[in-house]
Amino acid sequence: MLNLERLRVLHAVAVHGSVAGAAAALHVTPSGVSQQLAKLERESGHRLLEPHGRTVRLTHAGRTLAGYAARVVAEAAGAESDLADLSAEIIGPLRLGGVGSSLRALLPDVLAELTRAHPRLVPTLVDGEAVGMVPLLARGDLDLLLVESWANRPLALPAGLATRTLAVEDVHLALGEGHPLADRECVDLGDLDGQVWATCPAGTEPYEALVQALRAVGREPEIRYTVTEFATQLALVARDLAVALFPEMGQSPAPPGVRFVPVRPRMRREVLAAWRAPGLAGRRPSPLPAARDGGARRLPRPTASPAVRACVEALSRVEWSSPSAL
Amino acid sequence: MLNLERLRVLHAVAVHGSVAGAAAALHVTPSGVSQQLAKLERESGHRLLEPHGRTVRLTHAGRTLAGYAARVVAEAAGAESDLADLSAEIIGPLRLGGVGSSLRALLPDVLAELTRAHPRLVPTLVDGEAVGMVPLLARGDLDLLLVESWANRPLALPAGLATRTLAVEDVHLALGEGHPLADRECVDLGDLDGQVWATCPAGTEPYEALVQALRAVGREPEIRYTVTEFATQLALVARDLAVALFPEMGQSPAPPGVRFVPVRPRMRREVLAAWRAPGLAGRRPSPLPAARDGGARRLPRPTASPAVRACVEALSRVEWSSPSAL
DNA sequence: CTGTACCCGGTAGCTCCGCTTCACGGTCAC
DNA sequence: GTGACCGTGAAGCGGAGCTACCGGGTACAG
Repeated sequence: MLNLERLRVLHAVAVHGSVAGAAAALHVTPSGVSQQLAKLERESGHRLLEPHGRTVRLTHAGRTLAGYAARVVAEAAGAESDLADLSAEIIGPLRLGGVGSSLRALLPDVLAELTRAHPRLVPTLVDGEAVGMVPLLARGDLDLLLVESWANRPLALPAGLATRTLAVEDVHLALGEGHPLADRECVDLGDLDGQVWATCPAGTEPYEALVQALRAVGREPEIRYTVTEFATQLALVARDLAVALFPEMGQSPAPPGVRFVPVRPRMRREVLAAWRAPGLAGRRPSPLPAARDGGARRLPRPTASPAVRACVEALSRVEWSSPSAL
Repeated sequence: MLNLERLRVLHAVAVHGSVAGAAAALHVTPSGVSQQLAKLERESGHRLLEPHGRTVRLTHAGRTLAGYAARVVAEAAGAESDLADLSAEIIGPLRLGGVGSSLRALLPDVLAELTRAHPRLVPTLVDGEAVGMVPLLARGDLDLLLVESWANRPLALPAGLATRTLAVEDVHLALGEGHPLADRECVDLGDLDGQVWATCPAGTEPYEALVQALRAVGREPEIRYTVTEFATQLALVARDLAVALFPEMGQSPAPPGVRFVPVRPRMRREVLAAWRAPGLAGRRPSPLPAARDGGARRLPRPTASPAVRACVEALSRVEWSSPSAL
């Protein structure tokens, strides 16, 4: 394995054109540089320098290696620059997770705005189901998670996570235009016996919320279609193959032939942002300071990263509050 | 300045997810890894790890830095890979120089072929005049140089350079179609008194070759137009503003209205590839071995790089020998 | 041609860095 | 509860890397 420090020495020689110049730049003696280069030659198995007058020049192998060295040094300089700005600037990786339809309605605009304002921010995104994503967030594999929580079945989050409500919206019943209930102003859930339902896969929040809402009025939904994509569900509804529950964020774009009707009792869905709250981490608030904070010269405990805070702020600013939710 | 070795430690922790795993991968004890990370935290000024159960996870600063570390390690691995293949494969930078029209006729095809066959070869190209480029080659700022040498004025190259002839071609006189000599089968240089000449800038090979060729028959050319681009010279010739000497490589594409006529005495031009010949370097073949070869454990003296040899071979294969030169 | 200044490479010696060993507190699983 | 595992810290040792110095060689001025 190559010694990375020695690559820095080689790069200095390539830049300054001489051992003496490199030594001056690195604040060491020429002898030290020469020794490092000799070792680099031995461990790389190639001559890197050849005498040229009273100075040296790089061989082909030396130039090849110096090219890598230049990139390594540039990476190191970039890292230092990022570290210097890390406390103040919005920088570095931001690992986002999303669940369900909240992704499409909220994230693209916010990510566009964030990356425009903070070019050194590197967001990544994974979507999935709440049951799988929440543990990822708690374990530290995600920085920020967008989840949905249905009012009749509030999402349970483990301790140590902070949340903010990004949107509250009504849930409507989607019907085909030819459906007998399509012209109602409002539909009672109790009137929905015998309907065929489409919803998201079993285990997801919309599925469980649908089942619980109907059981609350003494009905058991006949769920015949479970598909992840709202667009597919709407296509089924448009052909009168099923009815479905839709939060407002999922209603556009809708294909022709679909009607959305409020339901009674009123159903609401929230979209939440969740992240680890450093202050409350751990099962119990341990009375002793954590081990890594013991030493006097230790650095302070990390707080929520500026990147997470900035993203939550940007998401909050979107104000996707349903007009009918007022 | 960040310690590059410590970045490798951080990367190992990021990959293996624990101090113990990183320690095993690096073949050191967990304590050693922990100490290196603590130093990295101190010198970076940020917490990089935080406790998480009985293991650790990276903070935002840690992930940011680990991203750089991953790239640094990847560069180092790439460098090692290139070094391992350097003796056998065509790899690394190839700094080409070109003089005059030889560039356009020969290089593009050869470079396309070379980079297709050897994707890890990184050619660069600079063009200029022989008077400036030859010292660059001798000094080691170029690996390979394409130069032209006119038979009546052979190019003088310093010792230590090897050459290969890539093409030999006749030089013709370019005339406008309406020129009185345009219908001749052959033009005697001695008949060209009083002509207005276009050629390359003073000091270049074509300029000096023109002057010497005419002086050899007792004439002094009236050079009124000196422009670098052959296309511009041809445009002047096409409008009967001047006559010019053109090697065959410079004759296409020619604008309408230009005739090319052989000259007497016959003029020839060669295109040469020149590179440093390691065996003959230095002014005199020094009787003692060079200083850098002294040590017994020293590596062998570098020979011409495979990249240079491959490029010379590819250039030789082009076989741009003039049909009329046979 | 000669003297001088400079550059590179090698050697001896010293300093400091980094690793290992050992020990301890905390966490998780049985 | 208890044992296994993880991460961290202190002490000590070995080696890596630096400096100081010297010698060989080159470029440049006179």
